[in-house]
Amino acid sequence: MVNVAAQTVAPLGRKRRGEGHTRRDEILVAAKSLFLEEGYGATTIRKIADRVGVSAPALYLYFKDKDEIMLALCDQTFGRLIELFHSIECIECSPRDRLRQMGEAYVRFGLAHVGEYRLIFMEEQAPEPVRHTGHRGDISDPEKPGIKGAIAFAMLERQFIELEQGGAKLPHPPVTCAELSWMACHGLVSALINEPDFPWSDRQALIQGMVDLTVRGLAPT
Amino acid sequence: MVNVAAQTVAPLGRKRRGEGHTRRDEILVAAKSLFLEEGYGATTIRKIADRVGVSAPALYLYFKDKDEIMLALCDQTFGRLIELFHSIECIECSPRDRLRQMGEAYVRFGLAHVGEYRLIFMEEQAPEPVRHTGHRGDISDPEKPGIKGAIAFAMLERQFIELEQGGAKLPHPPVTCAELSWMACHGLVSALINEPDFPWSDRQALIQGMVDLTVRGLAPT
DNA sequence: TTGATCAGTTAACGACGGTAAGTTAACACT
DNA sequence: AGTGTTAACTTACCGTCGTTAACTGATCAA
Repeated sequence: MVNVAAQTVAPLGRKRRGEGHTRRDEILVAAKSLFLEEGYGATTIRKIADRVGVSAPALYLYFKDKDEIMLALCDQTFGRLIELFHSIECIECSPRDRLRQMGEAYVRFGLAHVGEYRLIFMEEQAPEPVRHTGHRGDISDPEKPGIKGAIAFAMLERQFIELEQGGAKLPHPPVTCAELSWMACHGLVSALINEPDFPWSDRQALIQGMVDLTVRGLAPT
Repeated sequence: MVNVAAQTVAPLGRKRRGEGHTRRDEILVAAKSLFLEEGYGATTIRKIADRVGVSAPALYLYFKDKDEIMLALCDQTFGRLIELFHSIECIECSPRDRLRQMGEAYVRFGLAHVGEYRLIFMEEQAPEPVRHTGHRGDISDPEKPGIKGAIAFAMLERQFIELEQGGAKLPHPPVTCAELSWMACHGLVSALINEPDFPWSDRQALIQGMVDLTVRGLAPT
């Protein structure tokens, strides 16, 4: 005997009318877990569909193509990074300390979400969230797909702006400082991700070293 | 009338006996040009074969699989980077100046060889040259496929060692300094490659800024 | 009860990396 | 000159990929 309640609760079987959006979420969960297990390239539409328990074409009822699935995952991840940055922005301390905390948070975030990080920042053919806007300042609609990356970057840049307004003498314009610090931390994260078996120096030392490098070099006292 | 000489000179048509290796080179040339034009993912065995003027399976006479073609291109490219580094090592100047030149050379090299750079450093599924050795020091056979990356890294590290031997006070062990400087420059290159349409600051300023950042921060006077 | 429509399905397309088996051209040797 | 060997290459095919077209069945308002 099957559980009758399964028709309304379990993710198996056909959705009731008007509940298709819950299938969409199931697809995202399945796609994300496959990423973390097998990486981007090995995650196929058919595997995602299998895990959800539907046929492959069913995914196209909820997403235009494979990239749109990825883009939705990117936005989820960026959303969490934005929350993280926001919590740091709210801390009562100097912009320099906030910068330090943001740098460390960024690196640890990347290393804690390898699948998503690779998806967003390291994949040639992946949808590239920031690029979609065409110009950096277009963050008017925070829910527009692909916009959250630009928002996170702007939060980093703001720290340099505040530093400059506080009288600090930056070696470059704030936006350039933000780019350089982001790039340096990104280099650390992507290297550790791409070559996990390489005998790197102590990971903690590398993180501290990179944050020190950028803060001392870009936000001098 | 066809030119009779074409039978022995032109790359078209079947190779003479014993001249198959020239076909191998033609395949590498075609594969490389397709990379630069279309990127890694879009370069297929069939496209390479078309450009060479043979059928797709013919490539498997010279390479075990697609990855082996890529690995051969990696080594070609690393070979040129090693030459570049070697020429800098021979310059009569301070280790700090050599470090600066190596950093700038590395970035410009990456930006000038986008296809190969992505292939070597930014592809999940690509053969990863450094990883093959298992440990950093195994550079005993410079012609072993996949070893050249480790050699180039060792050349960078050597500058920090010389600096320390010259009495400089490094913020980390030389190997850690080498890793951090490489990672920072890699972050710059990979960001510019992955987001070519993003409105970055002036490229020249970013390069100089990143090299300054690493040299001042990791090789202090 | 009907009919519209949502939520799926099956079947198929063209392209992919790769393999098996057959064919043709070039050379060594008698 | 003729012949056998084999390097060099082709055709045909396999299973899988992302994606589309066309169809089916469940659900719910009227």
